[in-house]
Amino acid sequence: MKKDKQGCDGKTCLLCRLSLKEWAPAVTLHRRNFILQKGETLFKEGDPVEGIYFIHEGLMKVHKHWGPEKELIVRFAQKGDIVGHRGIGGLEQFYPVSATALAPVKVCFIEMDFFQASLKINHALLYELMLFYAQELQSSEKQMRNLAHMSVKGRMANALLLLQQKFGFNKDGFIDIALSKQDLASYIGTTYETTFRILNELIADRLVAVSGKNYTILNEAMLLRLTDIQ
Amino acid sequence: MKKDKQGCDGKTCLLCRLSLKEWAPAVTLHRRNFILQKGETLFKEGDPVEGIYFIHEGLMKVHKHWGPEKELIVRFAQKGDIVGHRGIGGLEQFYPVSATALAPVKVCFIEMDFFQASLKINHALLYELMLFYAQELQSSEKQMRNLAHMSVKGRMANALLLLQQKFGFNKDGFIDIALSKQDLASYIGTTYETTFRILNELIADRLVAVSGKNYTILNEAMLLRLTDIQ
DNA sequence: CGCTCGCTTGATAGTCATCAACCCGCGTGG
DNA sequence: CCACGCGGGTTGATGACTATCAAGCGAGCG
Repeated sequence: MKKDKQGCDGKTCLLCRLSLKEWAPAVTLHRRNFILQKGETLFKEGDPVEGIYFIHEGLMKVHKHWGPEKELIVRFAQKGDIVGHRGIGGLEQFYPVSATALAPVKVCFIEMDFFQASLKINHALLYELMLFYAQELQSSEKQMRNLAHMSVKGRMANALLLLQQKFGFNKDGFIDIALSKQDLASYIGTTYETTFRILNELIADRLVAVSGKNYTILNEAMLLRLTDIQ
Repeated sequence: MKKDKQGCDGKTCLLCRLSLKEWAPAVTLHRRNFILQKGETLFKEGDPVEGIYFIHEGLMKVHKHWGPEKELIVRFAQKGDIVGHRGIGGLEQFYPVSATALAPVKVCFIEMDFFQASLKINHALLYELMLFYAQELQSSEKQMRNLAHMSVKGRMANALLLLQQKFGFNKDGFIDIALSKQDLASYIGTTYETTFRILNELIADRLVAVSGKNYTILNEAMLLRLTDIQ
């Protein structure tokens, strides 16, 4: 994790956008900018909470571990997204998740004390954060139900649709996120091998196409049907 | 759903506790108090959002459906808890979950417009709500991981421990919540029959005891070990 | 040339959902 | 009073799904 000399553009992240004018110099003081390489971790599950991060560039996964080998990717975070907000409010001061870069990342870091102080003062910021939590909670609970009741194939269909919605397309028409099969598996909540097999079925049925770490949806309607009740 | 003449005690619910003094008369105007019988539903998944509810008394389940027969209980709500807050912030104005009374319930209802207006004005209220969301999100994501990676036995052990923590004990030493096996199954995210079998295993191993709809933990340490990584 | 590593495939076993049967107590009607 | 049927609780049998293990394959590299 290196320092980023260039720093924040003042437009991307929530804190900068919603920062009070008179508060801005203080923000500048308390902010630290970092660059992460692919694979580097911003914080790990169980680490003591130090602050909150705003992503300016790149892609991260937010994941929970289960033993040394297994994990569940809870969410992907890209430009403009918040990471580390799960550290707020819990009685324990430990991150309940890890955050790892999937592509080179630029983040700005705000000490938790200062951020909390901002929240106390900046009503608009607090309101936005509350809304953000509300949305996160909705998608999290939807995902819970899917994990409980949906088959792997359904969850994979769902995952691909969500990824397309969140990341859109790159110039080749693929979903604009490069994702290893292992990470896809962790996002779906299954194993590498199962992911592989089910993905092959979807390819055989001409519902999706895959090229390396890139995915594209060929038949959205059929994929959507896979996410229906059996 | 009948009207409740008695109404709110002004101490239990978040809104009353944190209400600004000058705002209190307005709260009284916009509040409606209701009584629900066991089995009655406060709102259903997909209903248009009308407002937010605070529970004064009783017990509710908050659940997501999957087809006509299956559901996942996302959370239990009791005295002092909020229900319907998932309606905030989503772009759609529909409840993403249902809320059903498991025991006779007294709630107070606040129109969403008025509640949102309160949030805009009442900073302490907004902050508490944000913290509440943050905690909900943490437990929700933990539950996600458990659903993805933990066995039914582990999830059942976890569920019983959580219930004990949340509801404490009644005078007979049982966990102070009466829960049908079907509801327990829906909370764990499995079927009725499986719940039954696994529960019997736990009973045979002298880890828990069951009497009708009541449960008690006999060997907390062993139960805790079941929630560990395999 | 041989090695390793990641990708791919096959075989197997464990977990769990599903369906069906059974038991038993209770209410009901003969 | 008894036979009957009904429904909820319980158990058994089966099969689907999926994790796991292990082996094969091929490309890149020392």
